[in-house]
Amino acid sequence: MYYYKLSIIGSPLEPFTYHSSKILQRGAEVSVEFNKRIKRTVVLETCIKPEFDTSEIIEVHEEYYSEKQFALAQFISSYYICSLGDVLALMTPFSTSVSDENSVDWECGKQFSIELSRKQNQALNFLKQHKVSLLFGDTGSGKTEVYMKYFEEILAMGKRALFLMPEISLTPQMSERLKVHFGDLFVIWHSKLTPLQKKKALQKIYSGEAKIIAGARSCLFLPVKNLGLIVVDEEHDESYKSSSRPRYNARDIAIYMGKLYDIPVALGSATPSLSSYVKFPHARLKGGHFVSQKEFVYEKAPESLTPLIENSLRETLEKEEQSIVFLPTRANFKYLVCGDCGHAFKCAFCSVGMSLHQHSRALKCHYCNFTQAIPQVCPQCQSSHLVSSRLGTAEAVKNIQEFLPHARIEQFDRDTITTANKLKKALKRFNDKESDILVGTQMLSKGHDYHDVTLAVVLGMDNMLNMGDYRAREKALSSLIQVAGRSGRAKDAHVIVQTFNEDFFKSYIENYELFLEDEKVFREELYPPFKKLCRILFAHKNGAKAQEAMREMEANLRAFSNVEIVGAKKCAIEKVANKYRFEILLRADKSTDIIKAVKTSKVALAEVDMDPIEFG
DNA sequence: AGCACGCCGACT
DNA sequence: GTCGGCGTGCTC
Repeated sequence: MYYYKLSIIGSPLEPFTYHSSKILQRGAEVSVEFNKRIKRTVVLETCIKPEFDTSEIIEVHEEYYSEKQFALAQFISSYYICSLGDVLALMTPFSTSVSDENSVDWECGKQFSIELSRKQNQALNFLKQHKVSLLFGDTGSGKTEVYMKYFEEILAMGKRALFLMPEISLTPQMSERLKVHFGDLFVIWHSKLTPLQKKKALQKIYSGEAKIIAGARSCLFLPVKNLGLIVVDEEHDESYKSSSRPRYNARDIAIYMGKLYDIPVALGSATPSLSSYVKFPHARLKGGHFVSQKEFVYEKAPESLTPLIENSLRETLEKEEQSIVFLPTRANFKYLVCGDCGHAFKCAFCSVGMSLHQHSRALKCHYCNFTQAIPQVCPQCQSSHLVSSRLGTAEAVKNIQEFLPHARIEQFDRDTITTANKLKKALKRFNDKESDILVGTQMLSKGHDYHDVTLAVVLGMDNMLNMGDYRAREKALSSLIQVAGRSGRAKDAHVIVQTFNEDFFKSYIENYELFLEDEKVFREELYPPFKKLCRILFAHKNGAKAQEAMREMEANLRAFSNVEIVGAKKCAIEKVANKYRFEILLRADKSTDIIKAVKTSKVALAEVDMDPIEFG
């Protein structure tokens, strides 16, 4: 009899020991009876006969997790501090019943049509020369052609590539382009595929027909053989970070996979994250291929539809041209800003915006819980005109409609654009000139091509710039750049930016490198990539229990002098899904210190969020 | 994490 | 009487 340690797929529990008369390989998927139910499990290792009685493995499946998948799962499990079973649940195993022996290999004679400019060629060569590299290319500078040429070369070597893009289900244009170019060699994989679509895509992956696999986070865990390259487009995008356990960041996992598979990883962005910019060498692709000019107009005002904006929208409409109106991502919190000078209230300890808690009549820091009374006057200009109003998308649409009754206005956000189809249709209406004004949030700027926008209105940027988040500056500036990039593709355009922080945006809008260099200084003392953060969440329908768990873990953590407890408190969003939430925020120089401290201090209720990007 | 077990309150 | 609320403890 042989004894095996098995990880239960999807279970947070430690491995259990079962026996079998068969010799099983590590990574094999087997089913067992566990707690009177049949469970899928994965063979971890063999072991000696344990003290207790064991049950027999019921069935050995065709599915198996490759050595590399297994090694990756172990890394994720240890870095993000969760069970192996939780990681394995993300992965799609290989299968012994299908073989890619008959896969039609890439026809070497076939000519592709991608022609690169000299600059693009230089960039591609740079990417090829580095294990991990960053393609720092302005909107419209031709990053996609560089990726496509790179894919062609990978195909020519008989290898396959993963192409990660955020919100793939919402960016049909990019997929279309790759589909047209690579035909059946190209497949899409994301969580919104129907079961049938998934089955078909998986068939193509198993058979080896699929060579370029594009997708969101989960495509990293597909059973792809002969992997030669991973490209992560829009690497700065937040959607690469998973918001459920394990809370991994697909961009970081891609980089780890590069090492594990010994293949290159290319990250791309027009507005790279400071982390990637600091860690990896970059190739710079400057300038768009648009000949048109863009003029930035700054308006000092709190978030509102001002006369300037009304007039600009009206003029654009009268010229029968199109506008987009961008509202910063609907933050969960309100921030107090001086309506006259734009002064924002920052935490003295964390240098991030303090958010307004109306019911407790206080300003609070969401990192360390520093609290102060709501001030009556602005400390900078003595004005008593302190505002915290936010404009919603629907409200903005309504208000614009009131002064432009004949304009065809569309709301363009998560509330209205719920499916890929609705998105396609709304984009088509806009590009066919059946609508005049799009009003929306982040979704407006996510890689869509608007042919003829001559006015971009960016409302209340200060709400974003002053958020209680160490990445507020990065987020605000990159959002503005991304929105501005949607206008002026064919004709000259205006971008109206509503902000009291004109100097900030003015100095960096044409020079993101300069921003990154300056941002290094701001981050150095307290924040990533120079310091490591980790957030521990405690959620329970009984608030006292959640708090008790937090207190216990906090006490355990105090034993680790190299890990700073920044805060241990109620979450800013106290209750979610009927559960009360508490959190601990940790800071350290090295992630290994955090991992060690958290692993040994962990209590049952704790959920670990390593490298958090959301606080609340 | 599930899920069974078990112990109390409120209903046909 | 019992249906069902959720606290507790166990799973090779």
